[in-house]
Amino acid sequence: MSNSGDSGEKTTGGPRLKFRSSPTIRDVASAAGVSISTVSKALNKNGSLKTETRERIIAMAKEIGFRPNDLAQSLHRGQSFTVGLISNDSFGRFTMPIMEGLEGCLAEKKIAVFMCNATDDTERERQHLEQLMGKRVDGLVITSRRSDHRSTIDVGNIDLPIIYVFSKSSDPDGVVVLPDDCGGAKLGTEHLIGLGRRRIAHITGPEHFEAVQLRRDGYREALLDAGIEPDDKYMLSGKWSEAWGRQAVDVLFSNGNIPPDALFCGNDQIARGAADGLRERGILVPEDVAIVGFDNWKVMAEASRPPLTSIDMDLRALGRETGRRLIEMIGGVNFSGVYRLPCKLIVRESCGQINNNSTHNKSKIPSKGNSK
Amino acid sequence: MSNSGDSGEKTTGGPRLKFRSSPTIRDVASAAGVSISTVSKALNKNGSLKTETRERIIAMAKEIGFRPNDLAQSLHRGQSFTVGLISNDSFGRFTMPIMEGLEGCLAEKKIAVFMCNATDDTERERQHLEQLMGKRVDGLVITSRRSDHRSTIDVGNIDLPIIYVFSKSSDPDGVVVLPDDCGGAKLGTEHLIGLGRRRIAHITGPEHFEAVQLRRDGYREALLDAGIEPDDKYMLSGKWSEAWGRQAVDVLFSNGNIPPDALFCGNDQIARGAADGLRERGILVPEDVAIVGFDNWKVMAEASRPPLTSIDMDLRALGRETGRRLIEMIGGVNFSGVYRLPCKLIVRESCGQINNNSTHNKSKIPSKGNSK
DNA sequence: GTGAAAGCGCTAACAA
DNA sequence: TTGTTAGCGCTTTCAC
Repeated sequence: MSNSGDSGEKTTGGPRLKFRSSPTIRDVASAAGVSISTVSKALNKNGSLKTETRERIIAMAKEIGFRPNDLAQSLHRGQSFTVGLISNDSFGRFTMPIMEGLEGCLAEKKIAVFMCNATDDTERERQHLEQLMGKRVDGLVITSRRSDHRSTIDVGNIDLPIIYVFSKSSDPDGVVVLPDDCGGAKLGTEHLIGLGRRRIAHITGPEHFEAVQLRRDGYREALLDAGIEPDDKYMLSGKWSEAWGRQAVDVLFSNGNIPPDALFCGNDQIARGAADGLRERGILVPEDVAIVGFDNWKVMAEASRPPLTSIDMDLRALGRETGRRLIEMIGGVNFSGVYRLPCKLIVRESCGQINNNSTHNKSKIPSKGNSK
Repeated sequence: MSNSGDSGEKTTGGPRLKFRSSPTIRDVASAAGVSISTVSKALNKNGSLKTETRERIIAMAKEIGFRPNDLAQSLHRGQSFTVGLISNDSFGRFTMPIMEGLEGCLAEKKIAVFMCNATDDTERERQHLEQLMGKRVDGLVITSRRSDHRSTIDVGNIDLPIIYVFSKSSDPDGVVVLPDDCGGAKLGTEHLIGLGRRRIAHITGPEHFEAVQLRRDGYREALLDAGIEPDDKYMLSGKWSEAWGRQAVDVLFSNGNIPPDALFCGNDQIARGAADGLRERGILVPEDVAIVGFDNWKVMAEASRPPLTSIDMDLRALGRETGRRLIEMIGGVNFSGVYRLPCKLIVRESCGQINNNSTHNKSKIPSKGNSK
């Protein structure tokens, strides 16, 4: 394991010499003819050393290809510079940008992310947790698509920073980072109102999703703020699918009622289905009916005819925020409560505006929600 | 950091006692009144111990909440039980199932996966690599969406197992795991032929993708095997989009030529676009024209009207295979070359068969390709 | 300026 | 059956 002395090359004598394992600080020391602690000082730029010695050592270290062993450092420091990310739903469309944001943020601080997929299997989750604890992660991030509540992670009697992102927690002391569904819905509805639409219907997903309820709240708020009375006939909830979008259009546009002049949809799939349904009825989008979707799922929104104006939850920002908070928590700061981050409006063609992405940020500062 | 003696509780005296850091083996030893090595033996079930002692120690360890520190173990063993996954394209739709398969396979062997996103930024990639090497990962997996070649990863003079998955490598000694695009295309085309279709067109993506070329090869092979002469007029390449699918249908069905009775598409987006194009021309799918897609991207294939029969690259299997091979390589086995894994046919309604998913596995054994 | 030594938490060879 | 001891690779304090 250890490259005793100056050895370490493959005995096969191939063209490229390869080490079985990395050279250690001791290898550098003996190669430079100094003590181990001197090398340490030179490399960590802390002690006082003769410039010549320092440079010689650094050069030697580089030549040997020395790379400090983080495992040993961690052991000594009591910090591993790693965190675990547990996804309860398999790595889906939503988890992805979150992971990206998180990883990007943490990478800057030299923190690496262990990726664990539990897929709603409690036993696997426990095993993963076990492993992560063994690896002495400095923090934990839990995520899952189903915004509905999940069982709280139990890490025993260890004091470990945990953040739930895009996922609720029943732990009252837990830190939860979520998109501001209500604000996002309001943003979308206000956009439609601002364009002069008055009869705005809301086609959305299954009632039991908290996101569905929150988005409906935002939709209603926007209407009320504009002095428009919400009409229950204009609120339809069904599945998160294109088929439901088409079906809902059938309902809205076939009976004797006055048809809406705009649709605010619970997600982009519904919105796209609605767009298809309208086109097939000969109703023009956006001339006759404007549409706003939710999720800003690019491949859906852009493939739609016409391309969808949509609400973006900015999941990457969610991931970054999670990373930032986690870093602080690792540093000893204590948080708790639910943090809801603002959504953005991405304008495409389904509302008649072809402005280039004017992202209306509601506010830069994440609003601290009530701690449940 | 160390819980000297029996302490370790928070001094705040909250209801739940929490350790600042995990209890160590030394804590267990002193609590059980035995030596450290005895505890080690008891916990690792190797040495010979009086049953009573063993059980007492195990009980004590559990009570204290002791969990061995993998960092320390790794340091000693020279193995970290971690691997790094570097994605050069951000974690896309394709990377996700691969990650899942990989992680699932490795988790069984108690190996954790570090997730790194480089997004085609060479500098970030280098930093990630640096970090991973510092963490002494036992292996590396490189993936990227663009199947086109990428620069070889340089880990210096360290002998570290590396596998490229869903991504080519210019390293002649490299191990590469890929889907069998050619075989998959053949499978899809054969399916259409088997249903009696003879005039099968191929609408696919940009020429410069290797996958496009391979899939075309498979398509041609299948035709030739069935005694059908491939017709250049039936091979259209454009973008990977629905719009291109619709456009291609316009080309195929508007000029004076005999229209095809089946379409084999390069991906599901193209296929879906084609299905829409046909419907809008009043051409029935599958009665008049049958369609096979590629990727089996569920949300696309299922939302299509009708739902698409499609070729599944089984990316999860790719990930698992990568994991298995990596484990072997870490164990000292040497591989090299390109491994192509079989695709599956997923039957939906776009070909007129509503069988339940009959997955035609070409072969269970991954075919060893030529090592470039 | 530089080096010796102790220790992070664990394992394994050797003693008792 | 149990305990002692010497590391794994690094940091840090304290002598020299």
